[in-house]
Amino acid sequence: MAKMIDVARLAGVSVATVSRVLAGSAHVSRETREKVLRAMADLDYKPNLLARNLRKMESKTIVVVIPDISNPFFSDVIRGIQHVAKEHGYHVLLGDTQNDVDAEWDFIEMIKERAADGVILVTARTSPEKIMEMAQEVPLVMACEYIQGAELPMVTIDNVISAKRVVDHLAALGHRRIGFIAGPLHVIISRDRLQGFVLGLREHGLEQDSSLIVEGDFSIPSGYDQAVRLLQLPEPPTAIFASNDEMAIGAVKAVKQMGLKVPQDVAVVGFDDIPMATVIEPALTTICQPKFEIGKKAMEILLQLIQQSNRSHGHLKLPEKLIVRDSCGGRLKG
Amino acid sequence: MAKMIDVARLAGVSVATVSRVLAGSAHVSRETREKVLRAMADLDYKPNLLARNLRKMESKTIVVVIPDISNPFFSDVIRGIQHVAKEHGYHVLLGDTQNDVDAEWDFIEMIKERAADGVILVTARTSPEKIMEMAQEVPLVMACEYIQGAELPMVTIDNVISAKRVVDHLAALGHRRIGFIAGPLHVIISRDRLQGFVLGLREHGLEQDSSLIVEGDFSIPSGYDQAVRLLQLPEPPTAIFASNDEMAIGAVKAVKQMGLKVPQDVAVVGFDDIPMATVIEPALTTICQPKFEIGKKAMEILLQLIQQSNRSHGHLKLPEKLIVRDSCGGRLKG
DNA sequence: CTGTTAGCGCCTTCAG
DNA sequence: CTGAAGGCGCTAACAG
Repeated sequence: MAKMIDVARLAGVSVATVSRVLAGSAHVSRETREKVLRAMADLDYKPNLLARNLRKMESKTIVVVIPDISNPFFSDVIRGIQHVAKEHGYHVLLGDTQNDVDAEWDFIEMIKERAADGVILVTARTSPEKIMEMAQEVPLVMACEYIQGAELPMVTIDNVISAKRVVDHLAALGHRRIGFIAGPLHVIISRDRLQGFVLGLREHGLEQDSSLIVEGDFSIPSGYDQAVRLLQLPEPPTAIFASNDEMAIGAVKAVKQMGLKVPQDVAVVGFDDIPMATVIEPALTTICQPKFEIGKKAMEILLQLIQQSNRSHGHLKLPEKLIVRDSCGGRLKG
Repeated sequence: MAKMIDVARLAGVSVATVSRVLAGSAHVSRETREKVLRAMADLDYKPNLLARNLRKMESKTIVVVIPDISNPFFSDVIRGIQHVAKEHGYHVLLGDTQNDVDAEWDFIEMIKERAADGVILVTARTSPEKIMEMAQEVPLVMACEYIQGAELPMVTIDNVISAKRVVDHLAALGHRRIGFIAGPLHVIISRDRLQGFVLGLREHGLEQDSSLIVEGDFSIPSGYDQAVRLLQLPEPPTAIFASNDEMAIGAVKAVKQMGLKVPQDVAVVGFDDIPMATVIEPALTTICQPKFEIGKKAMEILLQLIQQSNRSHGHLKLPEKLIVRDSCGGRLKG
C-alpha cells in the first residue's frame, strides 16, 4: 500500500504538498497539483485514515445507539442519520444494545476512547443523571426518546399532542368510550401518550373510566392480551387506542378472535406508522412520526456540537402526522 | 483526557509498563500492576484507540454492506454479525447503500483506507469481477448473496433446494398447477429459486406451463400485480409460490381482492420468513433462512480472514427451514 | 507557492 | 520484570 511519501517522491514534491492536494488547499499551483494527482493515480494511493485520525484527533465516526435493530421503527431514523453523516464524510457505527444497559454505556464511552466523535441515543435506559453528565463532556444528542427538563439536544415529536389528536379523531367519529393500551409506564414517552389521551378525553367530555386504561409492553402479544381485557369489560369500549403499532396489531387480532369486526364493532388506532401497519387488515390508522427527519435533524445538531462546542441546544419537537387508513372506518352508527 | 504517560508518571513506572498492564501481559509483577491499575482509575484513563489503531495498523472495525436497512430481512443478519463482532472486540460500521452501486464500492474501499479491517457484503451489485479481485486483496465475505463459482468465502442457504422443498410441500397437498412469481432474474438467487421450482415441478410430474412463471421485483406491489396476472389466466393456478415474503403478501392481497380465499381457493407460499409473514392473514407458509446464523458464520469467517491470511474458504450453505403456517391449508379437496 | 520538521498516543523491539 | 526509544502515516506550523 503506497503511502504519502511514495506519492511525494514520484511527483517530485514534499509530503506537505501532497497533503495539501489531498485537502484541496488552494495554495498549490495547477501543474503541481496535477503532477501529484497523477502520482496518486499511478500508485493507487489511498490516504491512511488511521494516521489522519490520530493526527487530527478525530475519528469521523458517530455511534447511533438503538435498543434493537430488528425493530423496524428505528431503521428510518438510522437512514436519516446516515444520509446526513455521509454528506459530511462521517461514518456510522451501529450500537445495537439488545436492550442491555451496560452495552448502552459501552457505546457511549467509545467517545472517550476517541473511537467516535459523537453519539446519538435513540434509547436511554441508563440513568438520566449519567447521561446528562456525559452530555456535558461529549457531543451527545437524543432522538425519539428524551429526558424531562434536561439541558441537552433532543429531537422528538410532541407525544402528548399527538396522542390527543388521536382522541380528537376518535371523538369526531362519534366514539365516547375509548380504551387505551399504554406502553410501559416507566418510559417517558409512554406516560406522555397516556397524558395526551387523558387530555383528549377531558377536552371532549368523554368518560374517564380507569378500567379502560391498561398497560402493555409495546409487543404484539401484549397488545393482544390487553385488548382482550378491554373487550371483556362489562361495558367494552367502541374504540381502542394502542400506544404503538405492534400493540395495535395485537389488538386487531384480539378483536377478530372474539368474533368482532374492525372497524365496524371496534375501531383501532396505533402509533408510529411502521411498515406492518399497511399490511394488516384493515390497514391501521396511526400517528406517523417523521422518523427520517428526526434522524437527519439529530445528526445535523450532533455535527454542530462536534464542530463547535455549542451546547445551547434544547428540546426540538418535529411535527407528526395523523394517517387515516381503514381501522377506524367512518362515523359510528347511532 | 489523561494519556498513558500521565498514568505512568502517577504510578512511578514507564509507559511500556502501563502498556503491558493494558494488554494483560503476564510479565508484570502483581504489585506493579496494581499500582498502575490504581493510577488508571484515579485519572479515569481510557486508552486512545486512534493511537493504538495507527500503531497496530488496524481499526478493529468491520463494515457490513446492505442494500437497504429498512428491509427487515437484513436486521437479523446484522444482529448475528454484531453478536460475534462484539465478542471479539470489533465494531460494526453500517454500510447502507440504498441500492447505489457507487456507495457499495465506497464502503468496500474503506478497507484500503484502513478505516475497516474487513467487509461483509450482504448485497453485491458491483460486478463479480471487481469483487473477486478485491477479495484477493482484502478480507471479504459474502452473505445471503453469492457469486457463482467464485473462490471467496460465501455464506448462504441453498436456494435451489429450498425452492424445490416448497414445491414438494405443495405437491403433497395435492396442487398440480402452481404459479411462480420470480424475483428479478438478474440476481442469482432469483434464478436459483426459479430453478428449484422447475426442478420440483419436474420431479413431481407437474405441469410446466410457462405462463405460470412471472417475474416481480421483490416488492409488495409487484407481488400483487403478478398474482393478478396469474389469477386472470384462463386456467389459473391453485397455488402461488412467491420468491419472497413481500411478494407473497402482495399475492395474498390480490387473491382476496378478486373475491377468492387463501388458502381455500388459492394457496400462497413465501420465502425468507420476515416478521410481517406472521401478521398477514392467513399467516404465511414460507422458507425461513437462518439469518442470525448466517450473520454469525459470516463474521466468524471474516475474523479468520483478518487474523491469518487464510483465503481457503469456499461456499458455505446453511440449512433452511420450511415453516408451515396457514396460507396453504390442508390437502386440496378432490 | 513549496519544503522541513515536530509531533498525535501508543506498542514493541531491544537492553538491562 | 522493567525502561528507553523508535516509529506507525499524516497534518500543520513555521520557514523560505
